[in-house]
Amino acid sequence: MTTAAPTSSSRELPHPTREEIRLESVLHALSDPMRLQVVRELAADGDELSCSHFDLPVTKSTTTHHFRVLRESGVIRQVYRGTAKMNGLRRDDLDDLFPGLLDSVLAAATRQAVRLGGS
Amino acid sequence: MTTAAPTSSSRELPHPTREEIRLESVLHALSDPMRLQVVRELAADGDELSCSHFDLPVTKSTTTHHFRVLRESGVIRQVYRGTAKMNGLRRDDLDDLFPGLLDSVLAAATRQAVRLGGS
DNA sequence: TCCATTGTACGAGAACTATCGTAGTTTGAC
DNA sequence: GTCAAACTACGATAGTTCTCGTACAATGGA
Repeated sequence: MTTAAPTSSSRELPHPTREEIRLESVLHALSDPMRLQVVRELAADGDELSCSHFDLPVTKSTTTHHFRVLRESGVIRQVYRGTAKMNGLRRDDLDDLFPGLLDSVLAAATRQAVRLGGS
Repeated sequence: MTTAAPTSSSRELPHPTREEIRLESVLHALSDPMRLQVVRELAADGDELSCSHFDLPVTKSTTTHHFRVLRESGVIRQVYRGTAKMNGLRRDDLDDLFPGLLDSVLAAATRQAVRLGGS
Protein backbone atom coordinates (compact mmCIF):
# COMPACT_ATOMS: atom_id res chain seq x y z
CA MET A 1 0.00 0.00 0.00
CA THR A 2 1.19 3.47 -0.74
CA THR A 3 1.90 5.70 2.19
CA ALA A 4 -0.27 8.57 1.07
CA ALA A 5 -3.06 8.48 -1.42
CA PRO A 6 -3.34 11.83 -3.20
CA THR A 7 -5.87 13.82 -1.27
CA SER A 8 -8.30 14.45 -4.06
CA SER A 9 -12.00 14.00 -4.33
CA SER A 10 -14.78 13.08 -6.67
CA ARG A 11 -16.42 16.16 -8.09
CA GLU A 12 -14.64 17.98 -10.83
CA LEU A 13 -15.03 21.68 -11.51
CA PRO A 14 -14.80 23.28 -14.96
CA HIS A 15 -11.74 25.45 -15.48
CA PRO A 16 -10.61 27.30 -18.59
CA THR A 17 -7.43 25.92 -20.06
CA ARG A 18 -4.45 28.23 -20.10
CA GLU A 19 -5.12 29.08 -23.73
CA GLU A 20 -8.70 29.97 -23.01
CA ILE A 21 -7.90 32.58 -20.39
CA ARG A 22 -8.77 36.07 -21.62
CA LEU A 23 -7.16 39.22 -20.30
CA GLU A 24 -10.46 41.07 -20.23
CA SER A 25 -12.04 38.39 -18.07
CA VAL A 26 -9.10 38.40 -15.68
CA LEU A 27 -9.26 42.16 -15.32
CA HIS A 28 -12.97 41.99 -14.79
CA ALA A 29 -12.60 39.33 -12.13
CA LEU A 30 -10.03 41.46 -10.33
CA SER A 31 -12.10 44.62 -10.57
CA ASP A 32 -14.42 43.62 -7.76
CA PRO A 33 -13.24 44.61 -4.25
CA MET A 34 -14.38 41.34 -2.73
CA ARG A 35 -12.62 39.24 -5.32
CA LEU A 36 -9.49 41.35 -5.27
CA GLN A 37 -9.33 40.83 -1.52
CA VAL A 38 -9.59 37.08 -1.99
CA VAL A 39 -6.80 37.12 -4.54
CA ARG A 40 -4.61 39.20 -2.25
CA GLU A 41 -5.05 36.71 0.55
CA LEU A 42 -4.35 33.79 -1.73
CA ALA A 43 -1.19 35.48 -2.96
CA ALA A 44 -0.11 36.34 0.56
CA ASP A 45 -0.62 32.82 1.80
CA GLY A 46 0.95 31.25 -1.24
CA ASP A 47 -0.90 28.01 -0.78
CA GLU A 48 -4.40 26.69 -1.15
CA LEU A 49 -7.09 27.99 1.13
CA SER A 50 -10.60 26.77 1.69
CA CYS A 51 -13.55 28.98 0.89
CA SER A 52 -14.52 29.06 4.54
CA HIS A 53 -11.14 30.53 5.43
CA PHE A 54 -12.28 33.83 3.99
CA ASP A 55 -14.51 35.96 6.12
CA LEU A 56 -16.30 37.98 3.52
CA PRO A 57 -19.11 40.31 4.54
CA VAL A 58 -21.64 38.52 2.37
CA THR A 59 -23.61 35.32 2.56
CA LYS A 60 -22.25 31.95 1.60
CA SER A 61 -24.11 31.86 -1.67
CA THR A 62 -22.67 35.20 -2.71
CA THR A 63 -19.25 33.95 -1.72
CA THR A 64 -19.78 30.93 -3.94
CA HIS A 65 -20.65 33.27 -6.78
CA HIS A 66 -17.45 35.29 -6.43
CA PHE A 67 -15.26 32.21 -6.28
CA ARG A 68 -16.94 30.95 -9.40
CA VAL A 69 -16.18 34.18 -11.25
CA LEU A 70 -12.55 33.86 -10.22
CA ARG A 71 -12.40 30.26 -11.31
CA GLU A 72 -14.16 30.76 -14.64
CA SER A 73 -11.91 33.66 -15.53
CA GLY A 74 -8.86 31.51 -14.87
CA VAL A 75 -7.54 33.42 -11.86
CA ILE A 76 -7.89 30.59 -9.38
CA ARG A 77 -8.04 26.84 -9.44
CA GLN A 78 -10.56 25.06 -7.28
CA VAL A 79 -10.55 21.46 -6.13
CA TYR A 80 -12.65 19.60 -3.67
CA ARG A 81 -10.88 18.07 -0.72
CA GLY A 82 -13.26 16.37 1.59
CA THR A 83 -16.08 18.71 2.37
CA ALA A 84 -13.87 21.68 1.72
CA LYS A 85 -13.18 23.37 -1.56
CA MET A 86 -9.61 24.50 -1.83
CA ASN A 87 -8.64 27.58 -3.78
CA GLY A 88 -5.26 28.31 -5.29
CA LEU A 89 -3.97 31.10 -7.49
CA ARG A 90 -3.11 30.02 -11.04
CA ARG A 91 0.18 31.84 -10.83
CA ASP A 92 1.96 29.63 -13.33
CA ASP A 93 -0.66 30.10 -16.00
CA LEU A 94 -1.14 33.81 -15.40
CA ASP A 95 2.57 34.52 -15.29
CA ASP A 96 3.08 32.61 -18.49
CA LEU A 97 0.28 34.35 -20.32
CA PHE A 98 0.68 37.81 -18.87
CA PRO A 99 4.12 38.23 -17.32
CA GLY A 100 4.17 40.69 -14.48
CA LEU A 101 0.48 41.41 -14.59
CA LEU A 102 -0.55 39.65 -11.43
CA ASP A 103 2.37 41.03 -9.49
CA SER A 104 1.70 44.58 -10.51
CA VAL A 105 -1.97 44.28 -9.69
CA LEU A 106 -1.11 42.84 -6.28
CA ALA A 107 1.44 45.56 -5.68
CA ALA A 108 -1.08 48.17 -6.75
CA ALA A 109 -3.67 46.71 -4.38
CA THR A 110 -1.23 46.78 -1.48
CA ARG A 111 -0.18 50.31 -2.29
CA GLN A 112 -3.75 51.47 -2.42
CA ALA A 113 -4.60 49.71 0.84
CA VAL A 114 -1.71 51.47 2.53
CA ARG A 115 -2.63 54.77 0.95
CA LEU A 116 -6.23 54.51 2.09
CA GLY A 117 -4.97 53.94 5.59
CA GLY A 118 -4.99 50.28 6.45
CA SER A 119 -3.77 46.80 5.83
CA MET B 1 0.89 89.99 -25.00
CA THR B 2 1.91 86.37 -24.99
CA THR B 3 2.81 84.73 -28.25
CA ALA B 4 0.49 81.76 -27.99
CA ALA B 5 -2.70 81.48 -26.07
CA PRO B 6 -3.09 77.96 -24.68
CA THR B 7 -5.25 76.01 -27.06
CA SER B 8 -8.02 75.22 -24.66
CA SER B 9 -11.72 75.63 -24.86
CA SER B 10 -14.76 76.52 -22.82
CA ARG B 11 -16.38 73.38 -21.52
CA GLU B 12 -14.70 71.63 -18.65
CA LEU B 13 -15.05 67.95 -17.94
CA PRO B 14 -15.01 66.35 -14.48
CA HIS B 15 -11.98 64.20 -13.75
CA PRO B 16 -11.04 62.36 -10.58
CA THR B 17 -7.96 63.77 -8.88
CA ARG B 18 -4.98 61.47 -8.65
CA GLU B 19 -5.89 60.61 -5.06
CA GLU B 20 -9.41 59.71 -6.03
CA ILE B 21 -8.41 57.10 -8.58
CA ARG B 22 -9.33 53.60 -7.42
CA LEU B 23 -7.60 50.47 -8.61
CA GLU B 24 -10.87 48.58 -8.91
CA SER B 25 -12.32 51.26 -11.17
CA VAL B 26 -9.23 51.27 -13.35
CA LEU B 27 -9.33 47.50 -13.73
CA HIS B 28 -13.01 47.64 -14.50
CA ALA B 29 -12.47 50.32 -17.13
CA LEU B 30 -9.77 48.20 -18.74
CA SER B 31 -11.84 45.02 -18.66
CA ASP B 32 -13.97 46.02 -21.62
CA PRO B 33 -12.55 45.02 -25.03
CA MET B 34 -13.61 48.28 -26.63
CA ARG B 35 -12.05 50.41 -23.95
CA LEU B 36 -8.91 48.30 -23.77
CA GLN B 37 -8.48 48.82 -27.49
CA VAL B 38 -8.81 52.58 -27.05
CA VAL B 39 -6.19 52.56 -24.31
CA ARG B 40 -3.84 50.50 -26.44
CA GLU B 41 -4.12 52.98 -29.29
CA LEU B 42 -3.60 55.90 -26.96
CA ALA B 43 -0.52 54.23 -25.51
CA ALA B 44 0.83 53.39 -28.95
CA ASP B 45 0.36 56.90 -30.23
CA GLY B 46 1.68 58.49 -27.08
CA ASP B 47 -0.15 61.70 -27.67
CA GLU B 48 -3.67 63.01 -27.54
CA LEU B 49 -6.20 61.67 -29.98
CA SER B 50 -9.67 62.87 -30.79
CA CYS B 51 -12.65 60.62 -30.16
CA SER B 52 -13.38 60.52 -33.86
CA HIS B 53 -9.94 59.08 -34.53
CA PHE B 54 -11.15 55.76 -33.17
CA ASP B 55 -13.22 53.63 -35.44
CA LEU B 56 -15.17 51.60 -32.95
CA PRO B 57 -17.89 49.22 -34.12
CA VAL B 58 -20.56 51.02 -32.12
CA THR B 59 -22.57 54.18 -32.48
CA LYS B 60 -21.32 57.59 -31.49
CA SER B 61 -23.36 57.68 -28.31
CA THR B 62 -21.96 54.36 -27.18
CA THR B 63 -18.49 55.63 -27.95
CA THR B 64 -19.18 58.67 -25.78
CA HIS B 65 -20.21 56.31 -23.00
CA HIS B 66 -16.98 54.32 -23.14
CA PHE B 67 -14.81 57.42 -23.16
CA ARG B 68 -16.71 58.66 -20.16
CA VAL B 69 -16.04 55.44 -18.25
CA LEU B 70 -12.36 55.78 -19.05
CA ARG B 71 -12.31 59.39 -17.94
CA GLU B 72 -14.28 58.87 -14.75
CA SER B 73 -12.07 55.98 -13.70
CA GLY B 74 -9.00 58.15 -14.16
CA VAL B 75 -7.48 56.26 -17.07
CA ILE B 76 -7.68 59.08 -19.58
CA ARG B 77 -7.87 62.84 -19.52
CA GLN B 78 -10.25 64.59 -21.86
CA VAL B 79 -10.17 68.19 -23.01
CA TYR B 80 -12.13 70.02 -25.63
CA ARG B 81 -10.19 71.56 -28.44
CA GLY B 82 -12.44 73.26 -30.92
CA THR B 83 -15.13 70.86 -31.97
CA ALA B 84 -12.95 67.93 -31.09
CA LYS B 85 -12.46 66.26 -27.75
CA MET B 86 -8.92 65.16 -27.22
CA ASN B 87 -8.06 62.08 -25.21
CA GLY B 88 -4.79 61.37 -23.48
CA LEU B 89 -3.63 58.60 -21.17
CA ARG B 90 -3.03 59.70 -17.59
CA ARG B 91 0.28 57.91 -17.57
CA ASP B 92 1.88 60.12 -14.96
CA ASP B 93 -0.92 59.63 -12.47
CA LEU B 94 -1.32 55.92 -13.10
CA ASP B 95 2.40 55.23 -12.97
CA ASP B 96 2.68 57.14 -9.74
CA LEU B 97 -0.24 55.38 -8.10
CA PHE B 98 0.29 51.92 -9.51
CA PRO B 99 3.84 51.53 -10.82
CA GLY B 100 4.11 49.06 -13.64
CA LEU B 101 0.42 48.31 -13.78
CA LEU B 102 -0.41 50.08 -17.01
CA ASP B 103 2.64 48.72 -18.77
CA SER B 104 1.94 45.15 -17.78
CA VAL B 105 -1.68 45.44 -18.85
CA LEU B 106 -0.59 46.88 -22.19
CA ALA B 107 2.03 44.17 -22.62
CA ALA B 108 -0.56 41.55 -21.73
CA ALA B 109 -2.98 42.98 -24.26
CA THR B 110 -0.36 42.94 -26.99
CA ARG B 111 0.67 39.42 -26.12
CA GLN B 112 -2.91 38.24 -26.22
CA ALA B 113 -3.54 40.00 -29.52
CA VAL B 114 -0.54 38.25 -31.01
CA ARG B 115 -1.54 34.94 -29.50
CA LEU B 116 -5.05 35.19 -30.88
CA GLY B 117 -3.57 35.79 -34.28
CA GLY B 118 -3.61 39.43 -35.13
CA SER B 119 -2.45 42.94 -34.46
C1' DT C 1 -25.51 83.77 -41.21
C1' DC C 2 -25.55 79.14 -42.56
C1' DC C 3 -23.58 74.75 -42.42
C1' DA C 4 -20.77 70.71 -41.57
C1' DT C 5 -18.27 68.44 -37.95
C1' DT C 6 -18.04 66.72 -33.52
C1' DG C 7 -19.70 65.26 -29.65
C1' DT C 8 -23.72 65.32 -25.70
C1' DA C 9 -28.16 64.34 -23.41
C1' DC C 10 -31.90 61.71 -22.78
C1' DG C 11 -34.79 57.86 -22.90
C1' DA C 12 -35.18 53.11 -23.45
C1' DG C 13 -34.34 48.17 -23.83
C1' DA C 14 -31.60 43.99 -23.22
C1' DA C 15 -28.19 41.84 -20.72
C1' DC C 16 -25.42 41.19 -17.01
C1' DT C 17 -24.10 41.40 -11.85
C1' DA C 18 -24.30 41.32 -6.91
C1' DT C 19 -26.91 40.07 -3.46
C1' DC C 20 -30.01 37.35 -0.74
C1' DG C 21 -32.80 33.26 1.23
C1' DT C 22 -34.10 28.64 1.14
C1' DA C 23 -33.55 24.09 0.07
C1' DG C 24 -30.44 20.51 -1.27
C1' DT C 25 -25.92 17.66 -1.94
C1' DT C 26 -21.55 15.79 -0.67
C1' DT C 27 -18.37 14.42 2.64
C1' DG C 28 -16.35 12.68 6.83
C1' DA C 29 -16.92 11.61 11.64
C1' DC C 30 -19.47 9.27 15.25
C1' DG D 1 -27.34 5.28 9.80
C1' DT D 2 -27.22 9.91 11.64
C1' DC D 3 -25.39 14.23 11.95
C1' DA D 4 -22.76 18.49 11.31
C1' DA D 5 -19.86 21.09 8.17
C1' DA D 6 -19.05 23.00 3.74
C1' DC D 7 -20.61 24.25 -0.25
C1' DT D 8 -24.16 24.40 -4.42
C1' DA D 9 -28.41 25.27 -7.00
C1' DC D 10 -32.22 27.85 -7.80
C1' DG D 11 -35.17 31.68 -7.85
C1' DA D 12 -35.73 36.42 -6.99
C1' DT D 13 -34.64 41.30 -6.78
C1' DA D 14 -32.27 45.51 -7.27
C1' DG D 15 -28.79 47.80 -9.50
C1' DT D 16 -25.52 48.53 -13.18
C1' DT D 17 -23.90 48.33 -17.95
C1' DC D 18 -23.93 48.26 -22.93
C1' DT D 19 -26.25 49.48 -26.64
C1' DC D 20 -29.13 52.14 -29.57
C1' DG D 21 -31.83 56.17 -31.76
C1' DT D 22 -33.22 60.75 -31.88
C1' DA D 23 -32.71 65.24 -30.84
C1' DC D 24 -29.67 68.85 -29.32
C1' DA D 25 -25.34 71.97 -28.52
C1' DA D 26 -20.73 73.93 -29.45
C1' DT D 27 -17.25 75.06 -32.62
C1' DG D 28 -15.02 76.81 -36.72
C1' DG D 29 -15.19 77.82 -41.50
C1' DA D 30 -17.56 79.51 -45.98
